[in-house]
Amino acid sequence: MSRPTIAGVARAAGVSVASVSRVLNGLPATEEMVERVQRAVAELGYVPDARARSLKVGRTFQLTLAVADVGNPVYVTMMRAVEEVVSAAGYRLVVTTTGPDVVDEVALVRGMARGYADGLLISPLRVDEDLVKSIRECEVPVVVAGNVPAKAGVDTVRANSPKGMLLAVDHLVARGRTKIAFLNGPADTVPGAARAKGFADALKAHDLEAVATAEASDFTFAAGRAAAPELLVAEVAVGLDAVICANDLLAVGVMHELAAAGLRVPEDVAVVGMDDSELAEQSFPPLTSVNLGSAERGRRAAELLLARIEDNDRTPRRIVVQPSLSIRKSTP
Amino acid sequence: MSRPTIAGVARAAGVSVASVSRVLNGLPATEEMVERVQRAVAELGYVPDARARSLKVGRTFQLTLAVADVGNPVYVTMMRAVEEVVSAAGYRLVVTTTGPDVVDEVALVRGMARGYADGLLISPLRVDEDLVKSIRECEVPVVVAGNVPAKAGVDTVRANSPKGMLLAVDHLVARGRTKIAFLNGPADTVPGAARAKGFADALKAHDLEAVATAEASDFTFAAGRAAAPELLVAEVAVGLDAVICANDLLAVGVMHELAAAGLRVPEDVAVVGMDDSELAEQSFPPLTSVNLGSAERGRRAAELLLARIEDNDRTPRRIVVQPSLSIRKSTP
DNA sequence: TTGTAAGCGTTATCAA
DNA sequence: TTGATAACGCTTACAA
Repeated sequence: MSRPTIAGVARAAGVSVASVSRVLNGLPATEEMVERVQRAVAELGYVPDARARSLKVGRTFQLTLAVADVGNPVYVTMMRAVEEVVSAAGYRLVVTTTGPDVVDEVALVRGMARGYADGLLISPLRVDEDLVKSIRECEVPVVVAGNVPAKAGVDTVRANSPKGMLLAVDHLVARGRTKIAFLNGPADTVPGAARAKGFADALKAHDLEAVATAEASDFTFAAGRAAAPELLVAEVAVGLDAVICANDLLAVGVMHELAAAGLRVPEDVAVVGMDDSELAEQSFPPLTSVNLGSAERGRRAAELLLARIEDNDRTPRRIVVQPSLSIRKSTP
Repeated sequence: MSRPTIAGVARAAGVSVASVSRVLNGLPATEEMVERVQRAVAELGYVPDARARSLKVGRTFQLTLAVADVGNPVYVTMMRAVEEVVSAAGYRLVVTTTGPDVVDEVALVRGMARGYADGLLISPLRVDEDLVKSIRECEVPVVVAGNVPAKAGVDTVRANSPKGMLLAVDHLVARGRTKIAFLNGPADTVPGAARAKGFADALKAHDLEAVATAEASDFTFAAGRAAAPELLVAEVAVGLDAVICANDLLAVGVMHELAAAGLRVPEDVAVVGMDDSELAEQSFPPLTSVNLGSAERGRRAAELLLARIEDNDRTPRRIVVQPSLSIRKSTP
């Protein structure tokens, strides 16, 4: 015996399929009709088919969140926030992972035209013409958590990393650290570019020069460790006393290398991360980290997506979330 | 202008919808037919609707992976392994999160009957009659990464935590640590119960008595920190010299509390975690951890799921993956 | 090789 | 209030 359909329920209840559908959707019906249908539904264990339903009504009540790397704790913060908003609105959230390449991101956006979900929330690491084009042409609403040109004509929620960088530098300087190095992720990524510029500006604001900068091949722990030695030469050369990292994973990687080199955090070298993810509290010493508002970005991005699903004609909004600094033990 | 359908393509190409479908699916057609259809497809930017297609063919080519907590790094290991296998087989993987409650897990399994995916991979924290029943009655193939009664009649891939516990205790004893405490997660969970028993048996095998045991309210970092003080009383009382934790997050939580109490890891107290997740390498000191084979479990579970989709009549397999120990710096 | 048409499981329109 | 029926966009017999 195969899965029961609405027709089977109708037959079992001795009513029409239309009536079954009505009862199921809470439309007016007599007491008795409701009763009969519900009994048949329960008896057969009928569950409506979401594909057929969505084919008809044009909605799936699913939303997709695409993240570049499930291993990056910043995404779990964001995911939790998004989940909360969308499930409260009666949508299922499905998460999918794209990897760091823009081509996969484009393929994902294009693929949304297949009707998998009613909306898409992406946070792309790299952005190119193709991606902008695919977003603009996408059949379903897209919201970008990150920075994408205004001509993409899409709602965005982004962080203010320059301001965040300034917070980090202010803090270090206030604690007497001025020989500051910077470990960035790939500079050809959107966050990488923003943070590089932010760092440069923040140092300039304090009339400081970078003691060293390095670029990790990825925003990962392993890449952070691999790139750290480049920074450490500055330690012997000029007495580096602080390093700011483009995210928490990189910062934790650096702290490991610092320890391996016999340097203490924060006594010898202070370390500041960015994202203020769960990892920042879990690391040892707990990591001072720039909170770029990932939870709030997730929440607001989700709200924008829901709003656009309701009304696709609203003019795109570009929200910027302000950063704050979570001071922990990795800085003096 | 709305989204183009196969009928639109057919009209534009001046052929029948059947021919368009055939060309799109690579079925035999003349050179010219292929040419005309492809031109029309490109011109209109046509993308086939996955819902309609799957309604017809009865397959979605999507697989669902449900995890209890996206913040638990053991799931990222598993997710990566699953993703690799299923995408190689031409399926999309979508991840969804259930939370720790069994009712949500049941709702998820029941909901699969709605046709969201061709198969489901779950790793439930808690298992009850309802869940077993829902799995048995599920319309789509289910594979469980974890332990579920054989009567569920489902493929399972589980870890051997007793053996893993023994590995941990063996290691500690070999390094001269015999005053061992245990921090478990909730004992009413499947992994919690297995690890409690494993720990007890492992100690017995060494003629040892537990110096202290505690139960965290969750398998999380915060719960680990909160529960740690219970263990620390044993330190002052009898000179605790090692603690085994039911997962890496708990272990990291304990290490923080140990540090707060002025105890050094591993000199004063050795710590061993379980799962050997990315967090184990990232933590400081790097955590000695029992590798319960999460990557292999993910891989094999995905393979079982694909196999069952091919042939739903095969008899359910119950695979056990053997553990190993990843020795790092948190043990002497 | 190509076209016609029936259906996949729903919902929505229209009469009754 | 209820029932018959036409879509939704696709695939696939079956005919031509």
